[in-house]
Amino acid sequence: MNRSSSAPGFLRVAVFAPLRQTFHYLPCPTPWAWQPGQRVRVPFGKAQRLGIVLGLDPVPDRDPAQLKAVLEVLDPEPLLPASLHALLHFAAQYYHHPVGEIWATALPVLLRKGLMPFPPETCWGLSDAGRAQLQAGLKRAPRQQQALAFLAAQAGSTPESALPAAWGKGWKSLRDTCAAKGWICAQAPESRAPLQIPPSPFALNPDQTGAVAAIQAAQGFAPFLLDGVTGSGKTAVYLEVIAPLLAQDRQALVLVPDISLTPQLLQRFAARFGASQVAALHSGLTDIQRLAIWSRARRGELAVIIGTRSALFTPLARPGILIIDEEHDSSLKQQDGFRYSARDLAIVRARLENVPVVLGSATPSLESLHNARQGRFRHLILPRRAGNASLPQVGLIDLRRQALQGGLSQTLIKALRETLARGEQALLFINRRGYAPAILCHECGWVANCRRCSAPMTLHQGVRRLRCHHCGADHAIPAQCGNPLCGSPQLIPLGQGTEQVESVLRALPDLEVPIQRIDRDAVRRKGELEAALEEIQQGAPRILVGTQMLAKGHHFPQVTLVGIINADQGLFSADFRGQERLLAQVLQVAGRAGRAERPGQVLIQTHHPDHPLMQALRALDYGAHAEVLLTERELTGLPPFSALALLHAEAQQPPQTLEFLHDAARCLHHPELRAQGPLPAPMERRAGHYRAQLWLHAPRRETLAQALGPWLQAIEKLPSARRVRWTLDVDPVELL
DNA sequence: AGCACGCCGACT
DNA sequence: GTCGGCGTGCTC
Repeated sequence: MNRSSSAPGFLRVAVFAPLRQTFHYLPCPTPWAWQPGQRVRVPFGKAQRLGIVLGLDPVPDRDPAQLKAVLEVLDPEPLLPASLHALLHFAAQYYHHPVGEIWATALPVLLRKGLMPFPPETCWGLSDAGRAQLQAGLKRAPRQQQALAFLAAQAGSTPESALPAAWGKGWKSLRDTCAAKGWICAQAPESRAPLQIPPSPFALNPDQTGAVAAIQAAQGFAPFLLDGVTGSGKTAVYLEVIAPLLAQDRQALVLVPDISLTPQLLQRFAARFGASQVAALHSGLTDIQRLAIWSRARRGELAVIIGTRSALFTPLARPGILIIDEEHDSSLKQQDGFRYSARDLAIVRARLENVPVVLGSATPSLESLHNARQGRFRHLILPRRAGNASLPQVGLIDLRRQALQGGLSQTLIKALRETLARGEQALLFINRRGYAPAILCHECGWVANCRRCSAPMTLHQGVRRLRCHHCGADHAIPAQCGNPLCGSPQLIPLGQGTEQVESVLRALPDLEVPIQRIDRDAVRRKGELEAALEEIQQGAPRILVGTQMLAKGHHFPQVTLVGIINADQGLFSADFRGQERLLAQVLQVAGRAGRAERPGQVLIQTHHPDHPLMQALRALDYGAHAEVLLTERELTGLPPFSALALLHAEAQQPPQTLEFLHDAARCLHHPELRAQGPLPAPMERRAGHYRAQLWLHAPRRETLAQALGPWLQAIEKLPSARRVRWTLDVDPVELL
């Protein structure tokens, strides 16, 4: 049907630009059956941009004579299924972010930038003969050798449009030669045959079996909170829930917070379902590889897709289930640009796809616990560790009036020695990298602060530098106090970081085991973390000193002692989520202890052993303290008992942010919305910019989402808005 | 976000 | 007399 000649309407396009509006274009020059979800190249101001056709409107919002025409249509069909159109539409409304940018972030980079025509196009892969030939080597034909090696490295089907760049001139004849010899084959976009999955090789315990049965019984959309202590075997539950779906040719999408734990998870899925059925979208992939996985998922050729936050937008031909592992983790919330929560959007997507969604965690977010209590989520509990592993013993070390050695108490050092003497491994957790979080003048108390941030600089002893962890500033260590009236040369480190703990341990007599530091400084390059983890798996006695990095999801069977060096940070945090975060973090680290046969021990150093949170940690009781925190939130009217959004502003001068936020507060007229502030941001100055924010409270998330729209329109017109950089964060998790 | 236009200071 | 500062406005 030639729809352009009969002028059925005007194309509504979401241009890839940070603008909260759509634009109309004439549907020339191609006669086309226009469908929402196709990419188009359009004239935009002086330049050209890509955008997405959102729909066809009979009447444009301005004089049709002023409209420009679409320059090019890039795709023969919509890129995403209708469910994802609806999801992105919802996200635009809920987060009040420009639709064009939302689409841009949802698409693989190569499609976002228009560097790749959209599949279905021919994809090439190695045949068995090609693999054999590559093994044997092609000494007389180096180009063919290189060509085969490239496809092998791409692992999977490589779109033909990637070949010119990879193979260079004459790629066509190279392709035809290799194809003629049967070394490479064009992979037909066919659906895979339903898989026959062997029964589970591991016996599940009754808790796990119950959880699997509950999830499998779900018909269509059903949200579950899988609340299982560390080591309770949540992954095994995921595997068994997915297995029968694959036999029905359906697909599973698994989101994890951090790339560092994808390899381990990928291995387990690949071992269960076959490597060719499972793909992980991790940071080590090239853009071409990502696009290949995306296309294969879209065509239904992959059974399981594992990925981080952005993988939520992977199209699935036949979705069967969505799984969000470590659902409490804040990295599921994007912290810049389009600030979405992959966990919250996953629930929306599951509803749109009409499939079950499982949120798994040992330390569920208060939001999810609340949803479970309200009956919105089905609460599945795994209270015991799987296999023979038992939960670790937890002890609190009262630091008050104790002599400390670089932050370590004698009790902890003694336990460390005993652990190593038994031939076991120990893990010390301290969530600060560097040697010390500040340096201080011993004479007058002056602290070396960052010039551009309201924060002290961190001492890095190894490289002998002072660094700001907020803006990246890097200076030599001053020789003397910066106070002009003092100038004393006596500058002393204040507090502890991983580097200091490492050096204190090295200085201990008769402690002849390797000490391995794991933080962003120690394992800077790609693969270094994996290499370190590999070595740890070997099992020889050693001490691991590390930050967050060490805590997430890793399995260290030989670690029997976990020491938390300073649990008090966050106890009296200004952030209302401080306690929830501290509780989750310490319990996640504690969960690394004794995951195999040998029992584990956790020692927590604190100056506040009587604090209820410390008592909860000692009892390893997340649930009870989470209830306490929930009650507090209810009394204070904070999320999840209300909805929160944050208007954040940054400018060169403090008055500019305040003027803007005051103006913004004045524009607010909604009866159910309450503005609080302007308040200085937790870090008042960062990278030379002054920062302040306005908090917006509403009784319900729906009210908030709905009221924010007109308010933002008013804000965008404010003259003061132009003098600041402002962002809106709906459901903020980090308060910036 | 880009990219124009536009009106005021220190320079060849 | 111009080069260029960034305030203001627009992008179908």
